[in-house]
Amino acid sequence: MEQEDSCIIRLFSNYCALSEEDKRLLHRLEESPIETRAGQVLWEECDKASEFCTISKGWAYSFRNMDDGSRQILELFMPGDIVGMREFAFSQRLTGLAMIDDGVICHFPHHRLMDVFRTSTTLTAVLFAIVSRHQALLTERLVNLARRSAQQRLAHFIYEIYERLNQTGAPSDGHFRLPLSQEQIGDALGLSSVHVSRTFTSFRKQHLVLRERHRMHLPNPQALAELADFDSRYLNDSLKPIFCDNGKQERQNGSSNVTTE
Amino acid sequence: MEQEDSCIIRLFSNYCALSEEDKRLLHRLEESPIETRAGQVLWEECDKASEFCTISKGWAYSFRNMDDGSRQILELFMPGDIVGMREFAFSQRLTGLAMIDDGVICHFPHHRLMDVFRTSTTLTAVLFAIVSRHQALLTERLVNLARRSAQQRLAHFIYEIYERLNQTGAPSDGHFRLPLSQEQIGDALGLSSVHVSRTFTSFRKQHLVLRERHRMHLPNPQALAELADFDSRYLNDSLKPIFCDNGKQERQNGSSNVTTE
DNA sequence: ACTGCCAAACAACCCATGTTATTCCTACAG
DNA sequence: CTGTAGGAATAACATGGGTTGTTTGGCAGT
Repeated sequence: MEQEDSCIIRLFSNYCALSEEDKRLLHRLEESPIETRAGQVLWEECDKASEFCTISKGWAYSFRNMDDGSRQILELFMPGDIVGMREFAFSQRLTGLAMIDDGVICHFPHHRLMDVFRTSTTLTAVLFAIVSRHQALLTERLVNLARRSAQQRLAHFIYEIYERLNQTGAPSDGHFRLPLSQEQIGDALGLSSVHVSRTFTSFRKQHLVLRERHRMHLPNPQALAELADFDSRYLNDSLKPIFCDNGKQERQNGSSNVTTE
Repeated sequence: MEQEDSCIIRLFSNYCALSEEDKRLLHRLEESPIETRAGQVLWEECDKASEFCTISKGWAYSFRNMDDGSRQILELFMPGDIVGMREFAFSQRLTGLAMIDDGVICHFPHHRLMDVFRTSTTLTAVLFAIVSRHQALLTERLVNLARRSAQQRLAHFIYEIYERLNQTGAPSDGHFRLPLSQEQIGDALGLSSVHVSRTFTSFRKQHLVLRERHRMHLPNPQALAELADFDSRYLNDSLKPIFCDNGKQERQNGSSNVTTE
């Protein structure tokens, strides 16, 4: 029970009770933290990929630069997220990674994951669950981009962030910080920044979203979710620790009574 | 060296040399094959999710029905693919699954995967690599939908299938079968079937794609790839068995000399 | 206080794609 | 041989969102 502040450990504990041994393994993924500055690019597409990293502090996003000069933002990462799984099977990065805020990140090499596989079935399963959930997020984003109008896309984007923040325990009565420019939001939603602005204006008139600089306020989150056709199953249903019941054979240290959810 | 015809074993062997024990484990994922008919829906959104399945024969696709009546096709599965990973952490299906062709599929429960985690680090790593590659496919599809014109989307879609088929060893001098209707293609690309038709017509005039019923012919695959801004790294770079060098501690059976690729 | 910079708002115009409807073709059942 | 149904091609029209350019307002550095 060393530094219980680790967000990775908190994240993993959501899925499953962890033994002390497991926690020690997880701590090894957070060695050598590095301070980063807002806007800093941690890696670019095509860079050599032999590491993951965990985000301890700050937000980040992954992106692809298109040859027509535009850019697609693929995922938003928040503290506790593990970044770079996509390239586990690859030798090059497929997407860039950049910091939004100042923050702190920790690198660890791919082979460190092999240690985890070898040592803890529980952690392996949780990792799988995390990747699975991550894929669910991506899928939802894909549907969002392919099938919905600009209003719905933006509503969905905002509401997803709102939900994710709520899940990590922030109180938030509809208020939160969204440290993205309209251009970045457009890059995430496949829209021009002009149209993002238009859409925000429209939301303001409808009293759905009030935005001032980076402060967001949702007077009526429910209505926003409906507009976006938001189905939160892909966010909320994911904390079922079914699989841990099967993996309890390796419980070597007694104190695994952290109730999950 | 039982039935060496198993497509799962072939798939896994692409990533890493497998011990006999590993192969035996994999075979257990292909027990109880079930014959399926073209068009058959194997599961719907919201169904209970406690199984994966592997596709032994035929093509399948996953989809989401939107409340406006439209439908988004998310992924195409071909023989050897494992389906349903997305819901490992969930209790419900997030997407439906339907067969395109007649085919054969095999179900196995989530907890069978725990056996794999417990028993074979190699297979665990390969599974991770497969999921990672799968995520790369999804990411690319996302970029495709968000940022490209209808022509580019269709070109990308066709060329991706062409490449995937080539990788599984079909000879294919630009000819292949694509058993999808224009409406299904539209559902996959976020386009109306009418516009898919328009775009095919345009491709025909440009001598880029000749389509007759379900037979496709690409007179100039290179040109198509360029139009689509196709970067094949996300398909081809994925067979680097780096991680196996670290996992060789469990090699209990001598005959692991299946050369990878 | 002055200057310069950048995010954001707004307007005018344009084009890619959606929508609807009609016709044609082929497969298939009787 | 005929009737029917689904896939595909094509045309006419509608519209959401992109593009470009201008204006505004806040903030940082001097």
